Amino acid sequence: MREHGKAEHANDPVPAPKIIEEPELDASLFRRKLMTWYRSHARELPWRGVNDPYRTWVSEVMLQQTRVAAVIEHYERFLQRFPSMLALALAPEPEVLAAWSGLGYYRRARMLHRAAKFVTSELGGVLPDTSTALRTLPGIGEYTAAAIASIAFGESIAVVDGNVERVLLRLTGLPEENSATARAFVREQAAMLVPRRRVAPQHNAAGDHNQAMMELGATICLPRSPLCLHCPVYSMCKTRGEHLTQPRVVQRSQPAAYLLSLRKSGTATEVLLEQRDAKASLMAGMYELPPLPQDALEGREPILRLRHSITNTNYYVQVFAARGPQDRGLRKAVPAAKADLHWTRTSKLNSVPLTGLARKVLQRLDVMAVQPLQMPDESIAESSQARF
DNA sequence: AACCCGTGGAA
DNA sequence: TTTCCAAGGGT
Repeated sequence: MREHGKAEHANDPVPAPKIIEEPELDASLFRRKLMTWYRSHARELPWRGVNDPYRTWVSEVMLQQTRVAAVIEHYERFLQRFPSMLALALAPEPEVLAAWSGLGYYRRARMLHRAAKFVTSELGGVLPDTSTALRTLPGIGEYTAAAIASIAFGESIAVVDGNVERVLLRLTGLPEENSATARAFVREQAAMLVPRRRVAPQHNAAGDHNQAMMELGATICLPRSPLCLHCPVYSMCKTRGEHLTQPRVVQRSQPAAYLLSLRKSGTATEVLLEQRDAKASLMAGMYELPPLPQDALEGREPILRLRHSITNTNYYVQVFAARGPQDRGLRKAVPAAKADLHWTRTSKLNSVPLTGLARKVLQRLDVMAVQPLQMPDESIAESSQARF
């Protein structure tokens, strides 16, 4: 079970799950209320109403543990770069990672790529159309299989993500609990609510219902301060927005420092990057600015400070510039092996698998242009030449 | 089953 | 400043 909830309840004892003796949810009434609300309140999202299962798949993988706003920033650009299953399958992995840069959980991109290659070579390039078959592909777990099967293919199967779980726990009054039985209960409730079959061939009831459940959790039944007065199923809800939650992991803070070193190569500008170890657990093989030890920083002023969070750690990052050939001090302080350091043309940074932090720093310092989304009519987007 | 994997907006 | 946690999956 994902962790989310209310701090004020974090230390309360979690009572044992009680057997539900109360009358069950009226599934039919619930569905009607939910869908009436959804039809007038659904957000317009780039992956809504698409007919291409490949696109649905990409959106669902991007959305795993990732906010809608973050996905919106990458979805269209990723699909412009890899418009089809085949295009993705034929691409080199670093290109895929480069397009994924900033989204995090880079294993998702690697698995998506691997699955695309498998579907292309073994399944004739056709994505399986059942949740059971989808489930066997790398990067497609229980949630994603059900999401693609219901949304893209109309299969009657319920999704259970963090939103659906929270909605159902509040609706039924079951406390958040990290146990197989609690999870099974939630899955049961979700399955009970999903429409059994298509009303009409064109109308995807299960897919719409699943998206409506998630939409309700994402926009009304919020983790903190739920908007119960706007909830379409308020009258059917046991808790009206309160439910016990599990304690959270404590956050940590840590300083970090990186080197920005630029040089000219003819008319081009190059930036010094370091490739992370291929066996690193975190962002293996990706590129970042060379990290600097804290003791190399005395008496120097950073050209940029920012916060960067990774899992449970807030990094307070400082970036230091090596200005010109005379400043060898900082360069000498880089502990990396020479083999891991690479002078990279700033004009090519968009196809380098940068870590999210490296990308953020390089863009903020105008070393790397923020690539504009190419519009259908536009002949050629402005070149991404850096200003240095 | 418990743990690991990224990120950043919002409060 | 620190905390919270998002359309999870793999091991």
